[in-house]
Amino acid sequence: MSQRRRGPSKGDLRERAILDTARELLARKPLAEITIDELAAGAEISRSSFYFYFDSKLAVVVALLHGLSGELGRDSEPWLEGTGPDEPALRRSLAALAVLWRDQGRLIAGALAAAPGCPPIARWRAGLREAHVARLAARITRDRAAGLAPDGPAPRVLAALVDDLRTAAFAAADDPEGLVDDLITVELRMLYGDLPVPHPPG
Amino acid sequence: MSQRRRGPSKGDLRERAILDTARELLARKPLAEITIDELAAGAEISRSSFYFYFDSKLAVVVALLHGLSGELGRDSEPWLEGTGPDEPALRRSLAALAVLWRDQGRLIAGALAAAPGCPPIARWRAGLREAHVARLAARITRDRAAGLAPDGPAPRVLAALVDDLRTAAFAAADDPEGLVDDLITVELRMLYGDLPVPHPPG
DNA sequence: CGGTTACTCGACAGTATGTCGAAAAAATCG
DNA sequence: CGATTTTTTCGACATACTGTCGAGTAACCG
Repeated sequence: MSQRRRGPSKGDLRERAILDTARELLARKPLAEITIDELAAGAEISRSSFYFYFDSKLAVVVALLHGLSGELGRDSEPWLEGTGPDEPALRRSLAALAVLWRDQGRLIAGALAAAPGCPPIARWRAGLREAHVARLAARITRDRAAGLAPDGPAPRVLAALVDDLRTAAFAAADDPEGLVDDLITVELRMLYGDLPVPHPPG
Repeated sequence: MSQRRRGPSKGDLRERAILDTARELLARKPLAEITIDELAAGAEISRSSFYFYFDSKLAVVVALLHGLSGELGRDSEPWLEGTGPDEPALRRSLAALAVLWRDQGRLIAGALAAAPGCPPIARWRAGLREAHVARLAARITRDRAAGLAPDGPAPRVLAALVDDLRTAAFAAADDPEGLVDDLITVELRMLYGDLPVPHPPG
């Protein structure tokens, strides 16, 4: 456990500075190439002082991820709670996700890479995934019952595949936002089969 | 560069022993948790002797991957060179891939995780991906020209999404072979839209 | 057998991580 | 203000892993 307790004070600024430095560095290089020295230097404290605020480099990552959890789910409500091939809702959901990947891609990618071997990160990832999969699976069940979607893989499995596809596609893309249109098409096909393609002509 | 030159001899056994040890360890734990000490111990040489055979831990991984490259592409010819929703061909392709992931999942996953930050591995991954994407994209173009597949994302983009999905799905699955049927359904939908589902009833 | 090549290892140097306890700085209180 | 307690800082240390070097031994080949 970190030794830090409570109360708003100078140390809070340092903690912030460390987090900010981490975000900054992550924008430029992968997590594995960032050392604690650099994080400490960025916050203008000595390396050993760093340990007063965080237990390890991964603890910083976990803190950053925590701040991200909220944003990651938001903007998906209308899509996940809706019914049928509601393309605009799906677009809003994917567009928001794309922005997040554009801005914090290295953080998320670094976290995913470190997940095996770092239980807290693995839990974070599992939690997010489960949240998405559960709701999407429910949506699939709903749609099938209403005759809106064709039969196919078990809802949870199909939902997991959609989740996997999103993560992999965004992680591999250098321009996440440019992928949104195509992801919409593909996800709708995965769920509903062939449908009028939302692609702009040309 | 490694200092080893040529000629079949005792050293060859050691090199093999190192590779075997690596495979063994990878079956039990992730790459990041394997040290050169362990690899050397497994081959019954001192740690410094290890460096006579390989330049680093990742060099061992690269060697293992090299042996894998052949298998990874094979069994996909009929599917990739074919036309239209040829489900049996796709099944053979995916089934072979699933076996590979079952047996060497940790190796592949470890390699993918290490890819950013290890150019040789990144090149290996990029090469495999490109090989698959190029051929699948050509197939998509063919099918669309023949009126067998609906329009949609650019062939290369769609092909890349299929590739991403496979990798992510197999990487996340604890039973890759159990995923084959569902992947078939989903990939066919991605490419062709809704079609008779190859799922066994029940 | 002598000489070249293949192989081995211990000693060393570098880098990163994480711990400890002593001290400085800041907040708190009488 | 001064005393005390809590917060914050840091240098010294211990550890783990990596990679290099040069000297030494074993294997092979004429």
